[in-house]
Amino acid sequence: MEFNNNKSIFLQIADNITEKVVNGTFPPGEKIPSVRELAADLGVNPNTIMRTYNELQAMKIIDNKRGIGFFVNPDARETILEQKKSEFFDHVLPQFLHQAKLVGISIPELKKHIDKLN
Amino acid sequence: MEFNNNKSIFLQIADNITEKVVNGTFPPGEKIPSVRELAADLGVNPNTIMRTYNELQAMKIIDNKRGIGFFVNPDARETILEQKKSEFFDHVLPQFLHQAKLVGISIPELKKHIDKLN
Amino acid sequence: MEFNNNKSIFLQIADNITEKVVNGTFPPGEKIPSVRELAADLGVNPNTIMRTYNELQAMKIIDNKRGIGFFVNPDARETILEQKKSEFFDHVLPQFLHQAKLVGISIPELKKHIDKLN
Amino acid sequence: MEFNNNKSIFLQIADNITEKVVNGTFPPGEKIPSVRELAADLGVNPNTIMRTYNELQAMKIIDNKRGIGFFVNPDARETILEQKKSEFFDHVLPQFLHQAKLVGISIPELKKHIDKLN
DNA sequence: GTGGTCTAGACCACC
DNA sequence: GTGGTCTAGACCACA
Repeated sequence: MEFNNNKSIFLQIADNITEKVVNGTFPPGEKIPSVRELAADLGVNPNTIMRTYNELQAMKIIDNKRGIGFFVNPDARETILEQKKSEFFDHVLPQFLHQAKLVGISIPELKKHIDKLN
Repeated sequence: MEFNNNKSIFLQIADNITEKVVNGTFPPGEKIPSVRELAADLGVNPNTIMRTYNELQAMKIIDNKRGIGFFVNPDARETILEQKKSEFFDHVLPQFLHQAKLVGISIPELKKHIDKLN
Repeated sequence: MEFNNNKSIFLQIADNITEKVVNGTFPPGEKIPSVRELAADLGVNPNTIMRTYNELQAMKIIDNKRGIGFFVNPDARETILEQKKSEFFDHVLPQFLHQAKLVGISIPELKKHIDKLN
Repeated sequence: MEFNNNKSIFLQIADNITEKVVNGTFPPGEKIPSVRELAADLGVNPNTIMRTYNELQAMKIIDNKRGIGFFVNPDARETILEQKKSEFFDHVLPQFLHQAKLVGISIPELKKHIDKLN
């Protein structure tokens, strides 16, 4: 895994895990790698992984079983998609239209470009 | 003006100014507020405004007349639009479609939402 | 039995057993489940049960007959009640009233709530 | 400030701050000590304070102004009291009554003890 | 073995 | 000056 300098490592790892949850690499209920294991795997300090896992736990994407490890929350996939959906409609879409307008692209033009890219 | 904690203040102010240039609030050739004035206005440290102005100057959006102030570059509007346009098509649009897809929104649905917001 | 993540599992199991002793589910002198049996029952590591039993033994709530198993101490009920009583009056009650006060609940209100829950 | 070994330091510091918010030592909108400052004050590592502040920010008790510091959220007091109230009714009170019952204290007796301590 | 906390020290962007 | 992130390394309780 390669890291981008614009975003903190622990968040990039979190994104990577949520992606794996969404695409089924980490199925609901499954154990995810231990803190130390993943740290060694990614060549990163265990504290950084710990921070990632704390974040994901706060988002109810993973759960902790004491002394055993972290597990994908059964509802993780729904939680993630719902969260992304609301973000899309609340922020991404309006801001996208704002930018299109600023740049002087009309709605019909915009639709054409969308079709072209699909 | 309210600031978003996710982006540095000097960039948010820069965005605000470029937008005013594009929509005509700051016409080409016109003097823009002095560093100290704008700082007081926004309740922000003058250094922050200075950084904004330096950034805008590097982008050839404003020019500095020593001892007098900063002025909107005659070609600022074109410069900004060109830059924003290429950014829009190169990054914003593709990434927007990627997100829509991820969230499970079909193209027809997407178009409906776009119409609804206009 | 469901476990709370705020408290160590072996203590939660110990609480569960003392409660069963007090309410008569485990009468004095009776044999309690073997370590392996209870471990399987609760889906927990046998070491964890062992630790629970050690703890209870130290509190003189259960006794070990080597090679046979663990048995409820004849005086277990009294031991537990005495211990819980002093803890209740020394710590639980005062701290409970402190919290109620902090949250802004008056004594009469508090009594009403107590009645309501009974 | 002295630390108790039963609870993590960063949470004890967080409790200390919420207490100061509730009792008015840190009024709404006021700046709280900088990370380094408080760390030096308490003889604790800055990372530990950072963690405390992250926690409090997630609870909407403090806000961050970029490059300036952390400030008490205007609604912090209400947020804290509300949170404590719901915890009291959802967990503390029921569990308190459960313990009283287990120990064999009747409701009238309980009320007497409450009166005595006030 | 697992997570959880803490320290010491470094480096960075931003105000 | 402010917060924010990361590393290296240590120690602990718990399963």
